[in-house]
Amino acid sequence: MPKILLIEDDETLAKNLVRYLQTEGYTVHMADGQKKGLQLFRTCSPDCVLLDVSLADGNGFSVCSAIRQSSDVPVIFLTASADENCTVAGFEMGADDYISKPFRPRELIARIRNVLRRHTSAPKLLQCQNVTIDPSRGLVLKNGNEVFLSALEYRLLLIFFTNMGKLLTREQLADELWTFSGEFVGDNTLNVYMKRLRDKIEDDPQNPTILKTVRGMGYKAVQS
Amino acid sequence: MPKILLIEDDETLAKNLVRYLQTEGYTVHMADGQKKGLQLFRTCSPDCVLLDVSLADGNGFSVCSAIRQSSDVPVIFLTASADENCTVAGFEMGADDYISKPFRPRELIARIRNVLRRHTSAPKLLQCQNVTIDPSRGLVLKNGNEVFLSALEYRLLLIFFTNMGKLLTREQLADELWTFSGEFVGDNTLNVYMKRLRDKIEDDPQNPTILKTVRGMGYKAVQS
DNA sequence: CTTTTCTCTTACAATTTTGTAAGATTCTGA
DNA sequence: TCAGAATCTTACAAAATTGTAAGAGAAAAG
Repeated sequence: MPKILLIEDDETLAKNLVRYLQTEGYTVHMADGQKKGLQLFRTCSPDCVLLDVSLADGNGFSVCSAIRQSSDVPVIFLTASADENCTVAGFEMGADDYISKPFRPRELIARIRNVLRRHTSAPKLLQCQNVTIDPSRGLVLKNGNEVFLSALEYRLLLIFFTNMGKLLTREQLADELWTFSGEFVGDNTLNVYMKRLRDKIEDDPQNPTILKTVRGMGYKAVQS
Repeated sequence: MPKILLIEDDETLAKNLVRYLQTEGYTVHMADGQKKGLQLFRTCSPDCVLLDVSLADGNGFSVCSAIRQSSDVPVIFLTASADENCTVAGFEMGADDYISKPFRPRELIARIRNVLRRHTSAPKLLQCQNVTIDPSRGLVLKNGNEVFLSALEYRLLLIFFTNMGKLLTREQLADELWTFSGEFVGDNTLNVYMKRLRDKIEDDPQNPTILKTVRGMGYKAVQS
């Protein structure tokens, strides 16, 4: 149940919106002005803010920039004017979207879902077949069980999983692994690491399904 | 210079847009239909796609979903109709934004900048004082120079940096580091790891400024 | 089929990591 | 001040990682 903070001083519109958003399954908090809005923002920590540009006690831009001081919660501007300058100023203030009144409720919902989807970008997992990297914990899982990789093996796998499907030359891989530390390693070293990695993550290391060799070129990770 | 792919079959509009976008500093590639558009998409690998919903040889939604098969490049729909169903369908197709004709060029630019900003969302770095973790590369830097951490040290630091400022008890830390692998480690082991980590990342390990001890409780990372 | 080239595999020493133990140090409360 | 508790530091062996070399195996070219 995402929480939404609505800051709007048009009472009729506000009430209608609240009702509509609630039927869509959102929890809605409401404020009718700048001061109350910021107060409520701090206490209810919403997942998304709907913000009227023209408030009785000041314009919405200052509210947005105040919010941006402490948070990157998605903000959608609501405005009566289709004035393009508002749009531009809103985006430059760090708004995530902008919708002009009058708008259809369904469009608002779509825009809310859109910014939430982008923002709630799940703690990204990198996945390929039955192997998963959780970069936020520095873990590698195979069929849900932890696989112990050394620092270099982990970095090597990370390169493949962040370049899924792309051909990576030996040179590129070696550069990424060793040039930062200024070391020079032998020509065969990468082969050995590929073997070690395959031994740890492939079901049948002799017939790798994840880390494929591209003869004469390099390697690539394939989804299936 | 971001590259933009414009897929639009209204020749007049297209030409105007191209000129305008170029004056704004963008490199623009243009296609007047579905087939050409997808072809060009593959060859020019744009940073953003502007996509007319109604094309002569099919609607824009199928183009968008074809693009989404292989890429998460931002897509902005252009449409003549202010029909809300289009908006909704577009977002559900994975569009990033939506703009109705007629629109002001400046608004389009603002929306392009907006999606590019979101999309080019810098590979998130975790930072504390002069120490940085780059999770997307599995690297730790101190004053911009690589610090070589073992797998466990890296994971330990990651826990602190993703829980900046929060107190973490010994138990929490040990759980996160060792329970996944089902091992039991001695009471003092965490102390030793804390020392090793401090030796590698603190300027003065005896007087840590990043990884602070909270006596009787645990440890926490502090911003300054 | 043979040769050549590229990749894989194995084995090996040097180094690093890992976990423990034992003692030193610091902090807190009586 | 002193005792007890918590934390830090050092030192140590077992285990794992790291990079190399040498040879085996596979694929492409002649």
